[in-house]
Amino acid sequence: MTESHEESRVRVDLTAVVVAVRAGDPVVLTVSRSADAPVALPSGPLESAHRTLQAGLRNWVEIETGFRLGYVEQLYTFGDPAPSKFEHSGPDADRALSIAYLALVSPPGPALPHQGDWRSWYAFFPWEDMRAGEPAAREPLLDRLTKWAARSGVAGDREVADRIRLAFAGNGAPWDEERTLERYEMLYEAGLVPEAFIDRGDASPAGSTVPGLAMHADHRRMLATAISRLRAKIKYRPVLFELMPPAFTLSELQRTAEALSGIVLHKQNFRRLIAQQDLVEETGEVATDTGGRPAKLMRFRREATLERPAPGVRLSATRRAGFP
Amino acid sequence: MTESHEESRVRVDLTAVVVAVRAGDPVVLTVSRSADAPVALPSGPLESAHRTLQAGLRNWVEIETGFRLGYVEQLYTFGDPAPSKFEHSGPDADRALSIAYLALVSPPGPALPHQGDWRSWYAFFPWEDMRAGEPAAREPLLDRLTKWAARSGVAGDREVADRIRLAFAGNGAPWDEERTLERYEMLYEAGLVPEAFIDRGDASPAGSTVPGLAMHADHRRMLATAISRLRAKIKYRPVLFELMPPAFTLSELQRTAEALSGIVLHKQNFRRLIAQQDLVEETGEVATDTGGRPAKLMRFRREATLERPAPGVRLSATRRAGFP
DNA sequence: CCCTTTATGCTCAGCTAGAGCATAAGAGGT
DNA sequence: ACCTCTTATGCTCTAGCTGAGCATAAAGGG
Repeated sequence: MTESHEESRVRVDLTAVVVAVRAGDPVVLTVSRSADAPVALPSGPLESAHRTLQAGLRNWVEIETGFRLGYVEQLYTFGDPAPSKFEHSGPDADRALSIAYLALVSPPGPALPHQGDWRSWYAFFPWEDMRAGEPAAREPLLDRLTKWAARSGVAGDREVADRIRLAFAGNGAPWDEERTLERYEMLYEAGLVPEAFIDRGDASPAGSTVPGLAMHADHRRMLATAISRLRAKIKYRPVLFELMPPAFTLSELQRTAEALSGIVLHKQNFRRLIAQQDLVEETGEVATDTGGRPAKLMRFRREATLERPAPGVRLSATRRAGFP
Repeated sequence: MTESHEESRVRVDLTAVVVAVRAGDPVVLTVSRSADAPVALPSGPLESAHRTLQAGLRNWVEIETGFRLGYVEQLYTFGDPAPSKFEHSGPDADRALSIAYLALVSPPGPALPHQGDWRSWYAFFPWEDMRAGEPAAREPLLDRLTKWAARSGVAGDREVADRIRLAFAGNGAPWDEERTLERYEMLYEAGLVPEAFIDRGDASPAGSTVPGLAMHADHRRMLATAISRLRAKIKYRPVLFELMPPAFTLSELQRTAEALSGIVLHKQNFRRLIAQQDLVEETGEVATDTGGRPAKLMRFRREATLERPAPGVRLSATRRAGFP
């Protein structure tokens, strides 16, 4: 076959979505390359000195933020060149792949990181936080998306409308917190996020986009990918504990689960699930700063991983009135 | 920071795990580059002419096998250089990334593909097929792994032994069909597959490896990744139907699920699940070549995807005697 | 001692999953 | 036509899990 006639060597970027939960808020580590540019995720090019991809990633995060990562997993490789960004300089003259990783760390102390900021991920996706009930952001989104679908008059627009309804819980459909990526991609496609205009080379028409901070390049898409993955994963793997300090109360554990999933959980049932699965054990001490009855402190039983097949933290939401 | 001083441009390979189910066997599309080399998965380098990664992948598969892909999803990006393979030519002088994709196609007609062979994936992973009960391959594997763990005397060998027991269903642990990748990686680490020796540059000591065909480079690892992903995914997304012809019987659907998961399912419960979820509808016709009572032909209701959140095909295994 | 707040225990009904019995409807042999 | 074998299809039963909510315990602050 016609091997290696147009074969290209490409630059590879390693990008990290570093997640922690701090005071009940899911936060992501960001850096600012320049004063008024949108924030970015820590990242850097793969270098020949990097033994493995993960090693390269850890290295860059440490350089850019001074932070040492623990749990790391690969998320996705993004490689489609921004369509017209470099149009003038030949067909994707500067194609680059980005390999995105998800990293989880326990609550960062105030000292670290040396550089970079922790920001609530809901600053970038306000509509993803359903913990206080309907976020103000959601309803308008559904509206604008629906209008877009109607206006664009795509073939199969009935199906597009259905997808929107399903993704954004319109018209009585249940909210599926795992569809974060799908929702972001719909907004992108509909041209409702600034990134869509930037990628097309247009200026962003004022007021046309929806609330939520933009990020550098396709970093917000990566964050959305990370959220989707994490929200799914806590249900079947005990990754939640990577985000906890060594000792914690069940309420803190629940608040962490709620922070990530963006929904409110039924307290008693949550405890029952945790207890049933032997995922934690009492340390013997209690936390007295609860504001009410003191809570027993727990620690993660790492051995649990070796006993049952796939322990995770299934989430049973609390339904709230007026939200069928 | 020290940007781009050692930054390297790398070659990127696109590799496809193309899966179909034919006559109750899960098959994967393979190519043979040379006569006596291990078979490989269709793949080729990313070229600058490729608009997107997926487009490049489709292109290569078509060139190498004449096959046009339908459903495609990204699996994983493998990038760690084989440790000592190129040691003589400097630190990873020829580093290459491979982006692996999973593709699903309906049963291939006899005409296609022009080149390449469909092979049962259990030829590469004999221990993964539990449909006929305990595969002969499994027990010896457990033995040799356990011995390896004891011999290697790793720190925490107790935990290693537990992991092995859990992954390979030793000592009464339940078989988890989704852990295909984990199992392969254990075998690799224990040096029980030829690939481990090849990567180290050693000759493979005769008779030291376990049954199961090897593949080119790290392609068997990619196949294992695909199997794991697919076995997990059929449970929560209706991907099973990507592998079915337009009309099929429920038994055929079940046989496909069994082929992929490698376990036997409870017939009546399987039908109940499918029926409950409205995933299929009758075409009105019947298949008479069943060998018994004719079966109603069904078709996939694509709309089902738009009605419920995440329809999939949960699998309820049939337990067999003597296998607690 | 009362009130507020959070932690923890426990109950109950509906639903789901795992198993297995029973019947239906073809084909092929006698 | 009848019997037998084979696969398809219907239905039942039970244990366990899930979603909800009531009730009690244990602190701190008036």
